[in-house]
Amino acid sequence: MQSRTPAAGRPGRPRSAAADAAILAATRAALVELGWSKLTLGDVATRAGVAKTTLYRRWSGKNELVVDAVAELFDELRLPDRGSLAADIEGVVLQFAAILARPEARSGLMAVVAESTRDEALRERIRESIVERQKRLVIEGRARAQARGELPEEADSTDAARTADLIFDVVAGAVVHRTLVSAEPADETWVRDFTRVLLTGLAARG
Amino acid sequence: MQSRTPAAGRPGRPRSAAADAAILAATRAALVELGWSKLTLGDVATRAGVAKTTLYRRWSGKNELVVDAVAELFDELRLPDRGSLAADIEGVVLQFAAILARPEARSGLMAVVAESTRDEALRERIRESIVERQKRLVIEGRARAQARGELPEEADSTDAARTADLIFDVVAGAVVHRTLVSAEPADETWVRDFTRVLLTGLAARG
Amino acid sequence: MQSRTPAAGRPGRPRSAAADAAILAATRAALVELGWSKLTLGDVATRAGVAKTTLYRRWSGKNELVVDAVAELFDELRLPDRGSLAADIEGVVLQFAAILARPEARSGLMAVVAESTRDEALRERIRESIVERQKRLVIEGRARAQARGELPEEADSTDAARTADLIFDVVAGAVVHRTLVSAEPADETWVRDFTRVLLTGLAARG
Amino acid sequence: MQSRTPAAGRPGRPRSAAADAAILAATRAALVELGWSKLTLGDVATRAGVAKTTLYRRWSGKNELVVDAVAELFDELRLPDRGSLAADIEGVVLQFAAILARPEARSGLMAVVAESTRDEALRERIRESIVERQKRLVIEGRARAQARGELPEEADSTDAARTADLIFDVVAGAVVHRTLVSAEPADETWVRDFTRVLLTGLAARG
DNA sequence: TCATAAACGAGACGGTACGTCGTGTCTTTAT
DNA sequence: ATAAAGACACGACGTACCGTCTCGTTTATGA
Repeated sequence: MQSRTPAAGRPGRPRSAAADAAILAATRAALVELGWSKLTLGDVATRAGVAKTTLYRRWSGKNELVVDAVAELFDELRLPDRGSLAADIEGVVLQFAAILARPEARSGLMAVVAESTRDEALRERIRESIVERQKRLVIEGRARAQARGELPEEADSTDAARTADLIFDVVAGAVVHRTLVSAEPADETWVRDFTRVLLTGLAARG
Repeated sequence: MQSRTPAAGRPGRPRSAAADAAILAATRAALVELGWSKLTLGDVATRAGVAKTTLYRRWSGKNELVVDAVAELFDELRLPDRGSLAADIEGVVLQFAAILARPEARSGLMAVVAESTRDEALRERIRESIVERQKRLVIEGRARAQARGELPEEADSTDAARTADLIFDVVAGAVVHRTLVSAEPADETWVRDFTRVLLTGLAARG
Repeated sequence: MQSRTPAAGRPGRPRSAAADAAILAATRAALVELGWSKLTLGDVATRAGVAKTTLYRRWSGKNELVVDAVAELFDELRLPDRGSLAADIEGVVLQFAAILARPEARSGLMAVVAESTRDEALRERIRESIVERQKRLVIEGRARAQARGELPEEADSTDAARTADLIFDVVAGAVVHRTLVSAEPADETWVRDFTRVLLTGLAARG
Repeated sequence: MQSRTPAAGRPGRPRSAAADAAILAATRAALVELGWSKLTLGDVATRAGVAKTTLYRRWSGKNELVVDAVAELFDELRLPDRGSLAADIEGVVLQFAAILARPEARSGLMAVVAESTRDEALRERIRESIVERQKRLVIEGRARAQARGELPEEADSTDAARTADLIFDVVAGAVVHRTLVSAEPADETWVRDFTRVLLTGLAARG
């Protein structure tokens, strides 16, 4: 996950592959128990059965570590095939809401976004590891809907990208705001409501 | 802004009113320069020309202080009268985006939201001081649109509230995600695009 | 013991006088148990029931702290009145040897002398706190011997000082070398032997 | 110098003989530049162009390494033949003072003596490598003086040994104290002064 | 006018975490 | 088997903030 290539035929003892996994798992466990602000790298290292230096050799700080630990959570997202575009979207949004309901995601995600407002490299890391990585769902969903004939083919690819970005901002933003700021559950009722507004609005746009 | 009533005819030296303003201003200045995570209360006190004890007598910690310092920023929001619902919304969204472009808001807002995921009292303070306080804009906007005949009167008030909440989550969420996560400007083009989708979707909903 | 004057009508909370004594006592206890090289300032602070910052506020590091802790040990030295110069000297040398037999002195003294070879300020601190402070014994002893008529009055004061320095280097050096390097006890037999050589040599010098 | 015998007809790659010398030289260089307390074994290994493991294979730690590095310095001492006992002693003492004026000796010697107060094996190593090894100078000096008729033959060999020890403690102790603690040069004037006192005292003793 | 009492500045205090460094061991590839 | 390289567990370093405390001082009220 971190940029460093894990060595080739280099001299010296190679980095432990197990340590990486243990550290990320320990980070998520600490997020659940303590939340972002009380999470300490010393504690994470202890939980992972690893020395602090080992942790610092791989990650430059708390923010980078948490981004990687949280990013893995979103890889669980799958685009379900529920037969219609609306149903597919609802399915993904519900999965997304379910992840945001987990404390390791709640605690960590907003914190690193907050930090990223003053750290360009961190913002880029978030974009790569989380945002762009999951934008695939929008792309896949549109392709499937076009195959079904629910959506027309895109004429202009620039325009298609702009629309994908808009959708992503609206969906991710609304769900995050609903669950973290308004602190209301993004349950089936709300998701159906939201999806209808979104799809109708988009349909008229084309 | 903080809960404690500042005394009435009590004996002893009264609390300095100037200190409050100085502290909040110093907090915003520190947010601009340092960001949330590097902001320290000792530094804020120094900037405000105040002892640390004075600060702690009024606020219980960093989070509460930052919520109050940031909340004041959003009180600048005004619902402009641009002649149509769409134009009014665009106006408010642009103002909102402008505030989110300011570093004292960017740094502070997401951080306290992140902290609030593990602190019920803090979440409530955010809701009161920021979210509910600005929801007035949605209410006013709808009332004005109904007066113009652009929207029908609401039959069910529960339903009206639910719609207001949905709108707020979508608008606030989308703008925040666009500016902070995607790190793209919420400029006039994007706002027009977004508003059209939102309004069309909502119209069909009624 | 440390240079800083303990405040005088200054603002702010005054430094705890008890902390100083507790820290020095804890330092000696740690020297006994652990020796100089395994002594850590964190451990000393814990033993003294004090925060590390409190310790660092008063002493700049391990060396300065140990000098002060050890210096107090030598203040116990008293010039006994045993009736003759030789007997007086034997008495002081035996006391000196007894102090050097205590582990808190053995561990600490040589270590700070070693460090002082690369730290001018530390060397000066040792001279002030230990060496010059105990040179009083030589001065007193000579005065008493002159009063008894055992030694003539000094004509040249520069010469007197040079002799005092020589005596001090020979006495302190020989006892230290005997106890720490040769690791043999400086017992009554050895002390009597040594004193006889020293006094005879000095007598012939006059 | 170190206890381990460097292999005979054993299988495998033989130990590099050059490495030993390089390590000891690097140790002395590091003592000059950094002093004992800032000297690190990693740095010594790097200076010697050797891996840390190679160093640890030969010495068990910093103290042992420094003892060996410093011990070599004292092997330069030679008993000069200046015609009289007093002149011979003065010559040796001046040489000894010259070695103690070199930073690699100053830094290292007292430090290992300090450490030896809590490490019996280290004390023994110092005695063997440095103290007993140089006591030859006292023995040789006495023999030469006896040959010249300046000193009588010793009747009791136990007594002779005791006297040699006393001389060694007084000489080594006084010079070390003069140069390291009093931080005054052991120059010709001082050495002549000191030697006269010592010899007169010893003469009367017989 | 003068005592009372709270707020104030200053800064020391006991803690906790930081990120770095040194130690001595271990694991790899190369000789 | 030894060598160079470097990762590893461990533990101390000295610093920075935290939130609390104890001072001397200031500024109001009400007796």
